[in-house]
Amino acid sequence: MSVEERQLRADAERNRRRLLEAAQALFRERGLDVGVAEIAQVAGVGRGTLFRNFASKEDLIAAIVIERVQEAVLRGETLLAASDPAEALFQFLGELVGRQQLDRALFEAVADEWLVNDEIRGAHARMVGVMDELLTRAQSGGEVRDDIGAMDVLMLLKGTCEAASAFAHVDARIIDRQLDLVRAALSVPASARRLRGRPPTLEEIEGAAPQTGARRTGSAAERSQVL
Amino acid sequence: MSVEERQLRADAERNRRRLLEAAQALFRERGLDVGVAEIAQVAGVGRGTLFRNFASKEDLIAAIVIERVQEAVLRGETLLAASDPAEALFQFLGELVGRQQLDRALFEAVADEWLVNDEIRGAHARMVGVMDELLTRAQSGGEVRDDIGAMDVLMLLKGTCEAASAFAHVDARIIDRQLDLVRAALSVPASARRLRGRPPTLEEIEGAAPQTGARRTGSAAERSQVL
DNA sequence: ACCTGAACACCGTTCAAGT
DNA sequence: ACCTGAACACCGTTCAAGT
Repeated sequence: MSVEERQLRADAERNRRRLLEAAQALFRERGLDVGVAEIAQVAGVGRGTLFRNFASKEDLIAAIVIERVQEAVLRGETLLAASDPAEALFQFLGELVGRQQLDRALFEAVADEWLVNDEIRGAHARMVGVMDELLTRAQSGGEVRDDIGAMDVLMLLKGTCEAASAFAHVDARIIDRQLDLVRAALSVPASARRLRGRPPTLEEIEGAAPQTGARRTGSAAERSQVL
Repeated sequence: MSVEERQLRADAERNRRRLLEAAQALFRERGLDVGVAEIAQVAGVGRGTLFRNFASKEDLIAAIVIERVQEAVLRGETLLAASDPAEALFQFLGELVGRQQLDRALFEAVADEWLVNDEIRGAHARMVGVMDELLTRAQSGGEVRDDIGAMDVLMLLKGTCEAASAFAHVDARIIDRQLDLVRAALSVPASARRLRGRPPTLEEIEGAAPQTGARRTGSAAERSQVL
């Protein structure tokens, strides 16, 4: 009886994982506008099962985001043991940009006002906590200016993520350049060094814009921004 | 006859402006999820009239965004005549953040992948063009490092906009601080100066997060972000 | 020419019926 | 307990009828 019960729960748990993985793959491919019907279909369950496991489509998205943020926290904890504290910090920041790129649609959803909950905030707080530890170590090492905090870094990194979204498919080195700029902003004035590469031109941006007329796929790779 | 024709067109034009203004006000108040039905109602026209003037809700949003960006371009052209080129540049950047805050929902919509068209790209290109002129003047003045371009600046500014969205209602000075950080990144290494204020703490962020349980209004002021 | 609102299409969510 | 898909609700968009 209790065995049957556990088996049923195992089934439910399997459905939950299937839904998470189907949603994840579909969101990466085509952005957040894939419908719940398709997610359920790819996961091989009925629509209702999706809503039994996740109260809403937002909740499904939130569950995936929390998994991703938690992975970043673990990575940060590993880097806390690295020998060069400044390198560890900037390694972490670089990887963070990479993670944001991989699941861009998801993180955009969370940045929008319509998706915030306590679990996400908790995961986010842990991530900022690890970043703050990495930052403090780097500041103790003397290479990073001591009048900044983890939130300053986080905000700067936002710009890097935007750069990555806009240009990564034109020239991936633009991300390194932007990370250099962040590093220049964070370094103690005396140690500032010149940036790698050259500034992207407006033509490169416009050229990289999605082609007009063609049916828009809604791919996360096709983005632009006004500001 | 042609007079009648012009009068009818004048009516149509008036409806168009009413729709733009109604949409603008509603979007500022409650974000982009206000329905077209309500916009049409507030504008005092039928739903169909909205779609006669704008091919879609996206087009309506785009039309407002273009007006806003064009205003920024005009402001930039005025600042090109200022006496202190570095001050003019950073004044422009600060105001740009302010504009983004005022119509945050609109610009977020454009940053999302689902709203891009040639007109917006054109307006954006003009804005980057003016920024580039301001930057070049500041670089000639010697205060701004010469290995960066307008796009670098734009990307850094993204982070400032995020900071403003997250913290402006807690402590507006955080925006000045973030602008200082941008200025530090852009200044020639020797002239870098210490930032104003202090880093925001994690507690301030969490405390500023939307209250749980309360019905979310969808207000643009209630935001958080994971990265 | 332009305006209107009923009707349609689409998609997130619910729930009665099934196992 | 859990699963399912038909039915519902909501909102962007269309279009036949009106002026």
